[in-house]
Amino acid sequence: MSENAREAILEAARIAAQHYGYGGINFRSIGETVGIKNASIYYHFPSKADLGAAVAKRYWQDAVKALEVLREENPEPLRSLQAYPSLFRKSLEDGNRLCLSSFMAAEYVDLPDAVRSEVLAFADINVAWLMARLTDLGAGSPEVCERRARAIYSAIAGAQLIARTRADIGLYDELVQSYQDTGLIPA
Amino acid sequence: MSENAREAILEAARIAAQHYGYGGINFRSIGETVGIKNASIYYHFPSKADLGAAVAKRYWQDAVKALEVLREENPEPLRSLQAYPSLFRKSLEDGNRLCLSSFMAAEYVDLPDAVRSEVLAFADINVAWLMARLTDLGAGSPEVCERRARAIYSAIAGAQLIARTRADIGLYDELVQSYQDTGLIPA
DNA sequence: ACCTGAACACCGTTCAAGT
DNA sequence: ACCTGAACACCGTTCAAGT
Repeated sequence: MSENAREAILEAARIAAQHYGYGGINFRSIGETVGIKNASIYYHFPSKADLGAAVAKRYWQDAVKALEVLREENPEPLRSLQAYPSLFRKSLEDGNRLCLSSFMAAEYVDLPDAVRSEVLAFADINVAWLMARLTDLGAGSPEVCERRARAIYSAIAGAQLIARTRADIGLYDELVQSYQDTGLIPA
Repeated sequence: MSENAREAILEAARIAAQHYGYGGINFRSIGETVGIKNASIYYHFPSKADLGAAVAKRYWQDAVKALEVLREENPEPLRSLQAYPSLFRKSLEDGNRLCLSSFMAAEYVDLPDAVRSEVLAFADINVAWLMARLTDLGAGSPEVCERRARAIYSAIAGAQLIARTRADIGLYDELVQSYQDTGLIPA
């Protein structure tokens, strides 16, 4: 039961964070969902900051796995790069949600340090993955590939942010298509 | 005095919102800044939603003026498009702040309707301006120019978001440069 | 017309106390 | 080991009351 309560708290916090950001993590409603009192959460997580950091950490660890799968399914570097935006599309499909990291990037100044470093880790692993694919593609020197990887990542994050405000997945697809048409994303 | 109090509230709320988002608008600390009790704010604004909407509305109205100035200073369409990212750079320069609209785009689901429509208005006026410049440049049909305008806007918003999490203006400049190198932003 | 004090239900957090 | 009740200082909001 003890490990289950911890997991249940983490899961409830993840859902809240993905819908409302770090500020949306509410100890009393999490307690209700899990079936314990809000004070009991402090037995499992010493503070909201720790709970938030645990959520963000698991989030980027899951992203690492998803990126590995994406690469295995698309061994061709060009195809894997073309498939990359589909990862961020999923959040929009699933309840018009924002990538947790973009969410927390917006809340950045308010964020406890422990949460902040996990948010940065998410960006890091995405850029590293994109850089590796671009290198496989022979897109240039390590410096060139890293610059390009960062540009793709930030443009995709922006597309997701803007498309969400219109609750319009079609807009996201259009933006990604434009990125490909103009050559930002190799096509 | 009455009009001054309203203005002072609006100004204090703007600063709070630009630093911490809509959620960062705090009636008690605004009251302290202005020199009145928090309950008195309700005499000027019927709710936090109305205050937030007023802040967001003024924000995009100011953006309209800034875009007009940018165009007057850069009558050449290509040059005005190249100068466009400097507007979003200013927020980063000035206290590593995020464009208010991106901030509120992240908080989107939590936002009262009145605030939401002002956030959308900001994106609209930016896209309209970009589209007009692209049209002046002869970048293609209205549809093509609008698509491209949206892509530029979302990519810039993303660059600002990502650069802010590193508190690194150099990263913003690098991202913008990449957008220009790859051809997303005409150069 | 403009402001205040006191109250409301809500938050994260603490802590002594229960089993 | 795990959970609870009660309290704390904080929030937006309301409202009767002041000038």
